[in-house]
Amino acid sequence: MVWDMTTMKEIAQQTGVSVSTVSLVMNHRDEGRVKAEVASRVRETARKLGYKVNPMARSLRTNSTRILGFISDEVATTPYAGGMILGAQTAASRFGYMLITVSTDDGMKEDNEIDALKRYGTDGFLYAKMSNRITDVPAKLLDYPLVLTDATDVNGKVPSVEPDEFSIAYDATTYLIKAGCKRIAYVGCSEPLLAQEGRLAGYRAAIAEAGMPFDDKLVANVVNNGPALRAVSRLFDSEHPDGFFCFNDARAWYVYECAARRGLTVGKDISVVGVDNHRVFAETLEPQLTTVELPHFEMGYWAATKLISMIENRPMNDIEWPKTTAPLTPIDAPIPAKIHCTLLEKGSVAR
Amino acid sequence: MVWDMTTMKEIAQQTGVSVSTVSLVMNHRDEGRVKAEVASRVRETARKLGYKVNPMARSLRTNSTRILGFISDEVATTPYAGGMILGAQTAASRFGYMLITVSTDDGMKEDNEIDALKRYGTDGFLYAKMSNRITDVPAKLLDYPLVLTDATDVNGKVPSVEPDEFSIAYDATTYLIKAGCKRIAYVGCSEPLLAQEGRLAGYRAAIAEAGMPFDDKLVANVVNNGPALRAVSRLFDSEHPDGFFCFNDARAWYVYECAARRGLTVGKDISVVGVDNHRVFAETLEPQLTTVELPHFEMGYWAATKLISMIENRPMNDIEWPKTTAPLTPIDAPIPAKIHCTLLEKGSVAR
DNA sequence: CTGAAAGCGCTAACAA
DNA sequence: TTGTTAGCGCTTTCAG
Repeated sequence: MVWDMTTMKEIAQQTGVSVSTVSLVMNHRDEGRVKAEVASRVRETARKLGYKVNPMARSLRTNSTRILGFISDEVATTPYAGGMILGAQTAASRFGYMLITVSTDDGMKEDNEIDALKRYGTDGFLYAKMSNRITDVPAKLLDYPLVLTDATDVNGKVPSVEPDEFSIAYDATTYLIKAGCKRIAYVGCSEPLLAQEGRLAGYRAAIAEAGMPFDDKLVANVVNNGPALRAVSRLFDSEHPDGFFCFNDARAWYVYECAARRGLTVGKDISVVGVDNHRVFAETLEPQLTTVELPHFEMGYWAATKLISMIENRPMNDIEWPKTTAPLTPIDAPIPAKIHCTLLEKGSVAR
Repeated sequence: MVWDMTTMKEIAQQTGVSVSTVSLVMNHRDEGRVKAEVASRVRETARKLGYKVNPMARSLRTNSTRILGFISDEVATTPYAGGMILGAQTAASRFGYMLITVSTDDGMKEDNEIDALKRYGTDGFLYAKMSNRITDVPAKLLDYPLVLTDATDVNGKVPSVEPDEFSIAYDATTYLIKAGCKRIAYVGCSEPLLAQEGRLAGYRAAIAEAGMPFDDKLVANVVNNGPALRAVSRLFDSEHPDGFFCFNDARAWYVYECAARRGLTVGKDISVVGVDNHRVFAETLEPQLTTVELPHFEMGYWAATKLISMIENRPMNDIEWPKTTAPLTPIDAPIPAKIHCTLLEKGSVAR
């Protein structure tokens, strides 16, 4: 600590009271225990001296540091982590907490990092994945307050915050229908992600609700690279869709590539709604692509808020929803849907 | 703290020595002060009991927490922060430090966050930008050990770690030349970024070294969206380049789009080397695009290492370079160049 | 070589 | 209503 902080002792001396009195006042536990006049004198000197509590010293007594541990994989390999971290940090900061972020992508051994975090007195953990997966939570975490973020506990015990995948696709598809599309393709992901299930269901529901037939020839679940591009090419040539729901940026790119090769213009000849962070498209395109943004910020925010409510053992009722992060770029209005984010309270955890 | 850690007291009791002796041993300050036999007995019980020092308690005495503060903007809006955070965390963890990450993009007031970090006893700061800019460092940071990451101090006083932009473009261009390209375009950025200067210089140097004339009609500095796309279109039609150096993913996308519209295939009819994280292209394309990856991980790693060396006041000589994060996807070999990263030691800082 | 004692800044039980 | 005391886990003189 380079900077010298003023201590309670100093306040006590300046005010002519004891340290315990100062402690009571600074912790707002003075109601009916310290004379109001004394209390306000204490507060005044504290203000004058710019007193800030020393969390380290406090934690030595209270076993509570107001530090949250944020554990995630892939922070370096996906662009999503940032939003989640920012959301979590925003909530943390709002309640006077700090976030220690550790990621386990590299050589970092997860258990070691967890141990280190525990040594630093972390009050609870956020365990994040970069896309919703059934997750086997590390045992080392289970005896702490814990919230999963964009992940689902394999045992359904640990509370989690997840995106509402169904609504994402439902809203996007409805948007395409309202735009007048008649043959709407679903360009999805053939890996077994939770998002894939939910979104395909949302797509089907929207189609059905509009009285349109479901045609599985319009569904192309692909992985990547050449095979994906060829699958989307076939979709273009045999089905001639006029609307595309795309699982993410990468899938949307196949559609763009195929359209360009056929002299079709997105936003004129075909319509595309893509899910995701739309970073590349936001920078490259005229606003032709309608995007549903995944609520990473919100998930982080809510997960942290939930975690704090567990740590402090108090309800979250009065906590308002944060304003959503603004889209990077103006988007072809109207935006397909409000961004949903489901907060699942599946149970609580041993303390 | 939920978990009960074993304390020095317990070790002392079990071993039948005093706490001070244990402290001496656990801190490797026992040389010539504690009998070797006793020391090893202490170490043995410590091992048996799984002793880990309590950093909070220690910091109360030592004023050193082994916590590093990582401050950056835009963690949520760029995909780069993750790599830098991971690099910094990897280095930190290697030396027994922890990273507290705060980002200042949202409503977070930077000075408040810095104060909070200081209260938590942060030993020093990493101040990061998401692309190298001349940076006016917050005054609140100047009395602490401090390293800039992907940023340059406006006063040239604060040490910084930056990417070697010149070499990036030099290597990429040389790669295109060796591949047989005769008319190599530079698709750059018209915003005044440090990267732009350095890379254009690297491009020119490579061109010159190959005895090729520099033709500024081959240089297209663009911003984004429609105007950018049209500028690249003009470049295609009037200059017919056969090789492209692209400032980043977004610029590379314009080249792809234009190529597709003209029936040209990247990797066959034209060659492209793009700088950046190539996340989208890695997932979407066959390996046609050669990529120079920006050393975000390395910058984070080195900046943290440098910072620790400042905090502990010891040289960095014996510290080896980390293995670079693996590319997401196999890349058209040979990779254009090793990734350079310059470590600038511009001076030291008041403690 | 080793241990007793003091104290880092704070909180909490208890006396006064 | 307030102060005294003890102690969180650790480091650091200072005696022995």
